[in-house]
Amino acid sequence: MPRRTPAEPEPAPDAEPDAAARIREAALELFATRGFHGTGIRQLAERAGLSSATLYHYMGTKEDLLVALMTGGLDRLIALAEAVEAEEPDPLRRLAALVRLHVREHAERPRETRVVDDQIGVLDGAARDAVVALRDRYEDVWRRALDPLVGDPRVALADAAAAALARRALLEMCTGVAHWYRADGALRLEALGEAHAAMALRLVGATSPR
Amino acid sequence: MPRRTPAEPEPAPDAEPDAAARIREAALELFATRGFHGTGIRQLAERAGLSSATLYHYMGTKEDLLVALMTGGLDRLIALAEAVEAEEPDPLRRLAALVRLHVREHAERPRETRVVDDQIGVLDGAARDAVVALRDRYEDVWRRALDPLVGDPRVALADAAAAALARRALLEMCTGVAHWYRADGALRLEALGEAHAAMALRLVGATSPR
DNA sequence: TCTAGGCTGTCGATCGATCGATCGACCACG
DNA sequence: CGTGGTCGATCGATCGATCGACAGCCTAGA
Repeated sequence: MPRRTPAEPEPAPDAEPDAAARIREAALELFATRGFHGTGIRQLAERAGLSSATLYHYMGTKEDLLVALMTGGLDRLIALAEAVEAEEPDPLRRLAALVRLHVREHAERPRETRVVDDQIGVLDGAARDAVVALRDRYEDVWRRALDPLVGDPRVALADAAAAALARRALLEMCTGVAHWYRADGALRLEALGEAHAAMALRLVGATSPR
Repeated sequence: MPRRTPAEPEPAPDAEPDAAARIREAALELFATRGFHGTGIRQLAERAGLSSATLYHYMGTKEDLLVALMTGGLDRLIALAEAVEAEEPDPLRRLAALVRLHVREHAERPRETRVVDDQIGVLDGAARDAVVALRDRYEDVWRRALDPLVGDPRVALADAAAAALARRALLEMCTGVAHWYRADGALRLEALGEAHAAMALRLVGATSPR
């Protein structure tokens, strides 16, 4: 039986997760695979081990639950990206670090990222605006890495349009990792990130490997 | 007023499209924006200018309609890709041509490609198998362009794993065009394809522009 | 220490709305 | 007078969401 420090406020790592966490887990799994509209309240409840009525003790509407998952995922991504930005002043090296980060997150947490990337269309009004604003804030970090590279002799980005094109291409290419990467495959996670960083640098025309 | 050749069998370009075409158009628009489960039969009927009952005179089930859209889109893509393959023997030039083709199709027909790319998850059983088989057949064309490039001194693809990684990266990057490209933007379609071909060649490490 | 009262969490039952799909009737046209 | 196309009405099922009931537990006051 596991010993627990009396002063330990966090739950034991092997403890049964509480209802809120189970709901989150179920929604992540089902929204990512079946989609928001393809997932029913009762299906969600069964997966979480609760009745559909109990679900509503923890969440607002089904849409509120989706928005919470999306904002949570994007908040995490933004925090990580802004941390990279803060500690890597050189735009080219920062770009490579952002690629590694984006690839790692999409490979390790495909459900979170797929919900964010694929289910924005089901939102509208203020909820959609809020999520889109977060996504824009994340992409702004990429902009602040790519835009200063325009005219940099180390790369081949002729103008702002080329930088915008490269930004979209890189984001889509790295986001796509969530569509096909399987953790049980032969490719290790770190190698995946390095390979994508190398492809990204070549894509923007970087000559030296460094 | 446009003159029409009397022997012309195709419908006049400005004629009212028939019901089947209107259904197809409505389904394309709604499935691409709202998703399959987010689109109701009545919504579909209203968009097509019909009653929901009349819909069933033309289609089988709602799922049959989706499968028809998907197979139609994939058949077109496969035919175009195999035509490129037939007339371009050099793998590197063929890869560039495939990139141009994929980008053009995703920019010009974002609804078709988005339905194919995003809605596979709602299918299961035989229908899913059939669509996945078509998608695999399309990607096989890409495999047959990239795999022979392994070890080719013109590019930097060390082994089969690198080729597979590049294939996925390129497909995702070019597919993503359907997510953001707008025909009314400043970027012309041909320039878009050329830019992506250039990025693709750099991504695989091609040195010469030719 | 005992107990009354109020939270917290859970559920079965059920609400009105909408879902995908079907039916028989009707209409225009050949 | 049959056939292809269209529709209103309606089917049973399922949808998202709500309700009242109640069990367990914590705490305050006797």
